[in-house]
Amino acid sequence: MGATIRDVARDAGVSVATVSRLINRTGRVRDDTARRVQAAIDRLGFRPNAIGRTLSTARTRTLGVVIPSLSNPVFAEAVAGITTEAKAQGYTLMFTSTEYASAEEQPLVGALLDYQVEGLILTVADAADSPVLDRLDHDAVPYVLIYNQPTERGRPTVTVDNVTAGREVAGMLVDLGHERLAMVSGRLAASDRARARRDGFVAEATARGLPPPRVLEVDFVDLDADAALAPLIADRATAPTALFCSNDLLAISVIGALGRLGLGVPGDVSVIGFDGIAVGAQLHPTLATVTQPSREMGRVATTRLLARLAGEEAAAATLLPHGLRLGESAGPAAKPCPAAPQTPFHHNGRSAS
Amino acid sequence: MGATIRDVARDAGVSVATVSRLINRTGRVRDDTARRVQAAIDRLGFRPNAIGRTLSTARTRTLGVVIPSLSNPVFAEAVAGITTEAKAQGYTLMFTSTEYASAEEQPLVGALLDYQVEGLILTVADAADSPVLDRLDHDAVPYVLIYNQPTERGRPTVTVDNVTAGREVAGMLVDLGHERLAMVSGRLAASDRARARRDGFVAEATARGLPPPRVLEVDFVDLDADAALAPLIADRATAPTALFCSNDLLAISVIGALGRLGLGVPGDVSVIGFDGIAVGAQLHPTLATVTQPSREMGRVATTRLLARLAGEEAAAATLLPHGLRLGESAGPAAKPCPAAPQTPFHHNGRSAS
DNA sequence: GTGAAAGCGCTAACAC
DNA sequence: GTGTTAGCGCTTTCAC
Repeated sequence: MGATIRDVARDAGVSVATVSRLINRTGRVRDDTARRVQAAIDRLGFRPNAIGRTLSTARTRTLGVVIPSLSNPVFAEAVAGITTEAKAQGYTLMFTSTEYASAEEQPLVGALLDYQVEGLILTVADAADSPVLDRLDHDAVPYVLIYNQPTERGRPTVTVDNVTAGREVAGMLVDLGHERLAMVSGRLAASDRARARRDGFVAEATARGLPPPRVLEVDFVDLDADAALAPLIADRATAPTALFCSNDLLAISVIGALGRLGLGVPGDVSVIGFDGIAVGAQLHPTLATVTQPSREMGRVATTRLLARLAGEEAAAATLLPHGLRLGESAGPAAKPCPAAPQTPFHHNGRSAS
Repeated sequence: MGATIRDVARDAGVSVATVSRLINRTGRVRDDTARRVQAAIDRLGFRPNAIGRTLSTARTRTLGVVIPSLSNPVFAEAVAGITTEAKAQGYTLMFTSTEYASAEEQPLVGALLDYQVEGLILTVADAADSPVLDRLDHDAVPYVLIYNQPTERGRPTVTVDNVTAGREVAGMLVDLGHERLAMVSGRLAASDRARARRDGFVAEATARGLPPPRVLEVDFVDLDADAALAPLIADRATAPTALFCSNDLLAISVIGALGRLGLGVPGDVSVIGFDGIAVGAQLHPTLATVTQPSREMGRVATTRLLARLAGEEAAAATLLPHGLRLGESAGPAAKPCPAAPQTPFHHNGRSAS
């Protein structure tokens, strides 16, 4: 299809080395030679073949990205941030997704490595117990995680403080007068961050003197929310009055299911999600949620990875600030204290971690 | 980092040709030789370098993807479909986005071509007038568009029938008793599909005897919907009773703005979007919209591109069926005929195109 | 069935 | 300043 560096050299009557020097600005080229070469380049529409270049430089200037799914806006937004930053730094992305099948992580990463990506940005099921990360560590392949929990082994990750955020959610709900809390989560085995959110949530609830909240684990992909929730709320007298969902997409499904099951939100039950996807603010009731700076997380992860490639050392975990967005889907508990309306609740959600 | 084919050959005491034959299943290798080579491969953890392979085969098995933005779920969903299908066919994706800057299309595509992607899937601002597509055509680079309008030059695209869909929206609103229609669209110059939707909408409205609907063009990125809409609805007596928005994200913004401006949806004004992003069904009121099979569009585009790479010819445009989802955000016109409530409206939206 | 060697497009010594 | 040449990791004739 395209012309090669040899074609250009021939056309300009110089050697390939001169052409190479010109296009890479490595080494001096006389002015009139440069003009002749440039003319040949333009005439032939020559663009250097990045593959050929890679083979001799051993540098691809590509990054690999592996996330669970682009259908979840929280990941799409992070990838948007990665894209922006990578582009700005002259890197190109190779992208793929596991569709929440953690067994896919290994082969997909392998495929990207075959293409010699210089580093990877990924979200895995469980950063602390991950064959694919073991292999990356072993092979000294640079990578940065996003969303994943910090690990004892100090794996590099860019995320928010999920435990503290979970605690804040529980605290907020207790402050609103709720006494029967529960959590609805995707498969905990497939999400270290969901576990962290639960841990914080349960810890704070019990610290506030409540019994340990029930945790309902559901299959996030192809979820029948109605069927999953029915048992939880069967007995209205003991049903939770507040539900913490491990992510916004799940929270939205839950609110829909509750409606179909005859429960109003937040009238009968408060619901709060996690992620802060943009659309949550447009729902009615607006979705109460813990916000993560997803786009920024993608940007920062890219910056960190590139710094790493440049030889810089960096801390294991970069914790970005989360926020608590008190949407209409979470409100005061109705039953317990009808005579004591809460004062307007203010919480900026800035954790101190 | 990794072992090369030469390392394997040396370790197994054979030539690189034999190793190559084994890993590619091209040519026969004696059983015991194969075992020895396989053992060496396993011992060294050898994985063929795709870059080296590319250089000699002139095939990368990579596809390039360029879309406006991953922040818009309609594109994220399409890319999810592309990812799935490409993966299934053994192709890897190189991804980038323009963030709605059409001037970026050319350089970004150029960067992907430098990496020798075998073909491209993209959404451009205007398929009929596109420097980047001119160049791809000229260089005979295989590509398939998604979302873009079919062109006279027969550029390959996978989309829905935007004109017919636009007509159906107008027809539906007229059937609901609306007489003052308007459209709110992103920059028409930056979206051939928005123009098509408008054309159908305006044509049908006038065909039904209405004056040509006003078309309000807004800046989709960083939009101040309140300010943009205020003039349109300043005079309640002449303000439109139904608003067709060129995409769902815009429709959601518009509904929010209308609320802040004191207009209820659909009580005071009906709003209908375009795209069918998943979250629309969760809004309150649920979003009336024209649905596109985005994920499927991504899948089909990938299939078509791969067929093209395999040498198959194909029709220029693949039109996938759209649907009309009559959400709560669009309802009967309140004012004109208070005495003639519409019968429940049924419309399956399957166009006959 | 196996090996030797050329070559894919480029960069980087190394000469001149 | 410029040219020659040896690779980078792989596939693929062509011999044997």
